Amino acid sequence: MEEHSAQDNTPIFQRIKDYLVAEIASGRWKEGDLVPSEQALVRQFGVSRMTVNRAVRELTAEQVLTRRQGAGTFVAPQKYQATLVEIRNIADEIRARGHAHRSDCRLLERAPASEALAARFGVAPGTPLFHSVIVHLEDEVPIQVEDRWVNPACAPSYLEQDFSSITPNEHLMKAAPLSGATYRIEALPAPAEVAAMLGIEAKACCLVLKRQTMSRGMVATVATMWHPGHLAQFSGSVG
Amino acid sequence: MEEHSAQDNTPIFQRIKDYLVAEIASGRWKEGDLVPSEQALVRQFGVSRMTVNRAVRELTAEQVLTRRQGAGTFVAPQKYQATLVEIRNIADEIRARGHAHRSDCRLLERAPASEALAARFGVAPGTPLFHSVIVHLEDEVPIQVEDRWVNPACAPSYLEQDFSSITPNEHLMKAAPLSGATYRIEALPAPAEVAAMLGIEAKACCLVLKRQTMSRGMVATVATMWHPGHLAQFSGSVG
DNA sequence: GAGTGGTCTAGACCACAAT
DNA sequence: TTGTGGTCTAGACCACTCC
Repeated sequence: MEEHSAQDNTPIFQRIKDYLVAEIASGRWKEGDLVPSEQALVRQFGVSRMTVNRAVRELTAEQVLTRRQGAGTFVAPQKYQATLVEIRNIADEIRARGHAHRSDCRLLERAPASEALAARFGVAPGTPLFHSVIVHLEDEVPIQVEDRWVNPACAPSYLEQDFSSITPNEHLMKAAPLSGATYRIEALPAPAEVAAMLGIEAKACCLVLKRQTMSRGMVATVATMWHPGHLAQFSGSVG
Repeated sequence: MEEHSAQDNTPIFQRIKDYLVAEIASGRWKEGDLVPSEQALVRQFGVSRMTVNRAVRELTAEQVLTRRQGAGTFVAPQKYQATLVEIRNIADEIRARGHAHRSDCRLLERAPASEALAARFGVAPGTPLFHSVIVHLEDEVPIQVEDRWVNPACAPSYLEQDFSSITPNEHLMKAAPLSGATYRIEALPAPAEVAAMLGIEAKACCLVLKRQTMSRGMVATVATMWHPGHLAQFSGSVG
């Protein structure tokens, strides 16, 4: 039986995590340093090993520490100087800003796969695909042109949707469980048709997001989203 | 004592995780469904509760399940349709592609903070800051112009570094423990000076990453990184 | 009150690394 | 051989939710 030093009800494992993180943040323990063993922490905190183990295991999952069986626990190498920028779906983002979102569906058709698209979908050229072009408006200002190709096998009723009341994203998430996606962000001059829909000059700078999603082992959709460079931005933070 | 069904040495908690994930992936358990309780899983697998608890707790941390004390465990709502794009530091990225990275330091100076910079750093206008402009080349092709302002309090020896052998990122990570960062990605036309350094036309589309990092409660650096739109891209994946 | 999750204990056996 | 981490047990007490 243990007297958990009462009055502070943060769990013990959390207090141990806090302690370890504080030692690292303060600079007392540096990258690569050996951290006290589980046994040592058991003695230091007067708790059972399972409790210490949970604290250390979670910090390992969080990449704060690394462990080598038989060797010990170490301060993890400097956090990979990589950062994650969050990309949300356009309707959510606009609503999160407290603005009105409206979709304007400019094209919704069945069309044969070009050579390039066929390769990306893994089908024969000429295979029918679904294709939509939708302009998203924020408070009636065009903010995104979404040019999307969809694999009919993944969303057979895609052409019957009313894309003024539901976004393709929302429909696809219901129709086809998403199993993965790849993204690419580029800066490109706007082609004439896109420029017209966005109400900007042709060749104006656009922030372009290209996304390919997978479902049940197939490529479900390939989408290109064009944003006016002076309006759009992707942002994020860490820490 | 327990007979762990021998010959398969994947840990029990992992097998339970696999089982739970499989039930969800197959569609048998849908979003919001109640998942068997820990007690039920204890009986089903014939293991101790701690083992089941670890499996379920980890899946909760991974946002596959959600738990409510007293109520039960549920299949988590559809993964937020937001995605994370990874941004790595330029030198790492170039080397990861197997190419040669070289830095060309065009400017390294002490300069007074403009009104706008002073506000971002939280200092008085005119306060001296460090300023560097570096061109990063991939196999001798300019691929990034890095325009960086640094808080002297965070990296007092910044001006003495040799930025042809170390990147500002690397120096700063050693000098000032990073406690957070904010990012913004934009598409902008290249100003004349940037265009000249990148070897592209003025006003050509650029992919721009603006980053502000924090250290010890202060703004450590404000950086703007310009990439030729036709060469650069940020990419990532999920799933 | 019965059932749920949240946490913790005091042992245990094992694989692995250092010596 | 000793110490490390990796896993597991069979209990326990608590706070909470639902009925």
